[in-house]
Amino acid sequence: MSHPNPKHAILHGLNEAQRQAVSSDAATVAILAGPGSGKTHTLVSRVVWMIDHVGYRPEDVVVATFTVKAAREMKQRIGKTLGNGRESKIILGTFHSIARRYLAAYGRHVGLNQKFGIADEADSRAIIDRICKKLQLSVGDPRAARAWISKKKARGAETSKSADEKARKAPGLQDLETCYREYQNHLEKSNLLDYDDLLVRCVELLRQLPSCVSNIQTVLIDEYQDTNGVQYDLMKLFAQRRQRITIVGDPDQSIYGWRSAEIRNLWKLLREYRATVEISLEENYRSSQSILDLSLLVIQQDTKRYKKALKPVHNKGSRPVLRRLKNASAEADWIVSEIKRVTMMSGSMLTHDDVAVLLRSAALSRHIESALGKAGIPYRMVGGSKFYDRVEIKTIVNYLRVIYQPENNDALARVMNVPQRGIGDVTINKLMEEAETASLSVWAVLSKHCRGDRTATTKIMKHAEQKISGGLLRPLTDIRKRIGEASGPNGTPFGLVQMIEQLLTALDFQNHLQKVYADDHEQRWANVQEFVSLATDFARDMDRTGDDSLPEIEGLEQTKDDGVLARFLSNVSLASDAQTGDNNQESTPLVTISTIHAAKGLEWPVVFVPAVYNGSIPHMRAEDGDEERRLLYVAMTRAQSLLYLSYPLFSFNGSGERNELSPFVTPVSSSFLNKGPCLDRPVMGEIARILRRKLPPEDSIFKSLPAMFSPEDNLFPVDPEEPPQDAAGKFTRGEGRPTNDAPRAKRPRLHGPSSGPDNGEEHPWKRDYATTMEQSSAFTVNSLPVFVSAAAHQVAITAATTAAVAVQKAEQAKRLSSKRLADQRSIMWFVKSNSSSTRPAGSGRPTPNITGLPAPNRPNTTLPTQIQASVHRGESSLSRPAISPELTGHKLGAGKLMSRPSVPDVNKTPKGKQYACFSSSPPGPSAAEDGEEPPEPTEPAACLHMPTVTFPQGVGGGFRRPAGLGMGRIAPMERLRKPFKPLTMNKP
DNA sequence: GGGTGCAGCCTTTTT
DNA sequence: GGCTGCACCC
Repeated sequence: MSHPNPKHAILHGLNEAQRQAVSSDAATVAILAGPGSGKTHTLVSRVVWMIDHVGYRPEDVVVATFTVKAAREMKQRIGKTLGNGRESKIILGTFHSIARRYLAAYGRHVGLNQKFGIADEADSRAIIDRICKKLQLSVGDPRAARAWISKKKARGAETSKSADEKARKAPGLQDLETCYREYQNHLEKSNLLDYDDLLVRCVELLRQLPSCVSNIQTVLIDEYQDTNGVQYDLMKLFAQRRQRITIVGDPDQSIYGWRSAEIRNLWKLLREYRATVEISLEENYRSSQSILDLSLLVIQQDTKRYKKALKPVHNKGSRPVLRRLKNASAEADWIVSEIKRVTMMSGSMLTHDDVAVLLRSAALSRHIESALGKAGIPYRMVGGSKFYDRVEIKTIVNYLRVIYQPENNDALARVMNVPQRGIGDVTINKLMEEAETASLSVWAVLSKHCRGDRTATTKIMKHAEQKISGGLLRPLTDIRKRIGEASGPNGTPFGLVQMIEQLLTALDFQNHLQKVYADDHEQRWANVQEFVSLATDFARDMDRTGDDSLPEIEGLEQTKDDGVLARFLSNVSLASDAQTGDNNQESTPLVTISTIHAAKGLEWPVVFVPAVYNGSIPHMRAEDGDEERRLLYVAMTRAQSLLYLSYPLFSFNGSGERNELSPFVTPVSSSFLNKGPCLDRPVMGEIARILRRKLPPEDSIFKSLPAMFSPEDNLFPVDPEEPPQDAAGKFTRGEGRPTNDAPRAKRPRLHGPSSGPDNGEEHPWKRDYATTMEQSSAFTVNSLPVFVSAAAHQVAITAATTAAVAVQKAEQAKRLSSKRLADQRSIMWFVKSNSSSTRPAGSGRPTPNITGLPAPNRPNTTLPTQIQASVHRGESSLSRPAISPELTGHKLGAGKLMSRPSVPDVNKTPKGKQYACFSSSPPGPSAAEDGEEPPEPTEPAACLHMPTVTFPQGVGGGFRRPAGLGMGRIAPMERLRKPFKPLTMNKP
């Protein structure tokens, strides 16, 4: 077997599995990467490997991501490793932006007007809105109609029958289809593509003109679990010439189902590319063991899930917190108090930059923003309301769109009366209708009318007409003229920024803002200026890197002159948010507030997940409960060392309705602390180790603590339902501050012990620093010496406990470890046997022909043999039945959901016994030594040769023992010596 | 008839 | 905080 030379620079510092993933010469590689396993790092390294080692030209490599942020980070990191600015030649971006580039360059080959614009969600909704109103369609909510249309487009080539059936049952189908037709019609007339069209039309292009991607050597897809049908088709088409694909993904982090993401795409890939090598990255370099344990307990509630291991590399750390607060504003105040406590007690080892508050929905940020504001803690909000969504910015963008595309009626309609020109909605709508019946654009109707060429049937008042003519038509025409002139040979190009500035002057925009937004016009004008500076950056970057151009392909002509305006506009439409990169120069540390969706792929030392109540997560309107659970899992696994969940007991609005704890948390609530951990020296020490930072000396921390500072999380009652006085009476011995002493009284945990662990594995939990406040009374500013000794004492206790537990666990692990081989499965197997149950109602029934497979290949509960031949080589698993239900929750000391394993051992002992955990990675050189022949490729790869290295044990690994308990304890130092640097937080 | 201003509604997640 | 519906004014 070939073993890449580990001395190759790019492989340095990778663990074994990562190294395999990076250097595999298989044509298709599927990397299953749990949270914090170095996914991005691996993908980045593989790209660099492909270019530097294999020798592909950067411009022949496609890297697709899902978010702009991910694309940006990827580019940056590849650039850092690759050097020479070569990364800018890679075709790298979101699916949408890559599609746009191809359409801009070659779209005319599929009959696309080269000057197309992009309709964002608001545009689409407005169009659908109007159509529904005009035709009196009964589609209910226009949003729903939009979603329906989007889903229809996103499905891609292989229409699954069940989806079709479901769609057919949708109420008002007739009307929906009419709406769809009309909508598409309208887009075409306005020369607009919506987000889905970008992908759909690009698929069309690559099918009809395969030569435009004939140069592509290899395609890499990040966050593969989020691909939808069209994106899958796109991926295949990009790779159509040489069939080399690398995907990275984690089914557990699939949180875009609502955007038609198809987990089954994983299965599709493995089926269509038989020689695919699966590699699992299981070591988690991010989070403390406690955080991983709990996260796994949450995700494992999904019994249909493909089970993966998550092996902690770090020490146990302090237990995550589940806090109940009275209401949302108390919750926000508590978060602020914890942020203060954590930063203070760490002696500024942790700053505001290290803290994130992750929300199910952006609307939840209100209380938190105001609490942070009150406390004077600076923050940034990611996701939610975007910069480009601000009215004043939208107005300018719409003006630019009209300049670019006069036929864009929707954009024109929105600016026609801004600043006020005496034209109201009614008139505007009439103009739209008139334009449509006359087959003219609104722009044409207006300009003809003003010139006197054609009188509009819509009545336009005289003063309005003047304003339209002089304040709208003329200035925009002027700007357009200047753009035209500049592209002539003699003129210097009319820059984007000049264009915007001329526009602002012509509109007297600042004055307009002052008039309309009396109280906050300054802020709004500042936003406009920010917009100008963004445009400046954009223009400069475009000059510098000549971004976006696709490689020349012989015999194919590209359309080259999509000017700076076109690119800027598409950038605005496709960017989830403005890149406020430049004004972020190492300035004040900021707390991050973000939606969970927007936080994917990122990490922070301290993470708060507020509002974990039923209705928020899972969200009231969510259709897929499993996806909501995965969302919580994603949120939890962002945390490196401190994780806080919380929820308000009473909802704020209205009559104090009671919130229930999220059902995802309820079963495991007893595993949480019920208030913030004591942040004493040992706890802080562990945090420092996980983060690889240096903890300031104790006395310097203490010196910086303000007077009256409370070192405990005791400002809010642990049980908000009991008035503090009561609590004092019940739980304290008459001291002034009740909550401070509550834990000492060994008060029962929040949810009682009933749901607790059911066997002797319980004690490691108890031994945590937890709520035991032995040293709490001493932990004040005046009694520093006591604190020190208490801390030292704690260290001793902890060390002893840890050692004892480690031995015990290692033994346990040894006893159980032989089972793993028996039950592991390749993901291929998993997806096949489970695809029937991916639909909530469908479990148990035979799958209704997924994607039209020939019958013999249909998923079945017995293992189809050819899968084994192609991907997975564990013979032993062939003869075994599917994972028995008892095994799936193979977790000791877990909640009720799990039960003890009861399957007999298998005679095979894993080779890598030194890894006393139930996982196979890194499999090491023993991989191919199990005596089985490598599988014959059922489909010759278009290149190279069969992979010489696979992961016979690993291959996704079937069910795995949960990471948390029973892990063989590698001594902490040993763990820390593990290669690979943890990911660092991405600062947008 | 049409434009403007105010009160009360709902608010998932993203390209 | 944004959008719709409604009442009031030009």
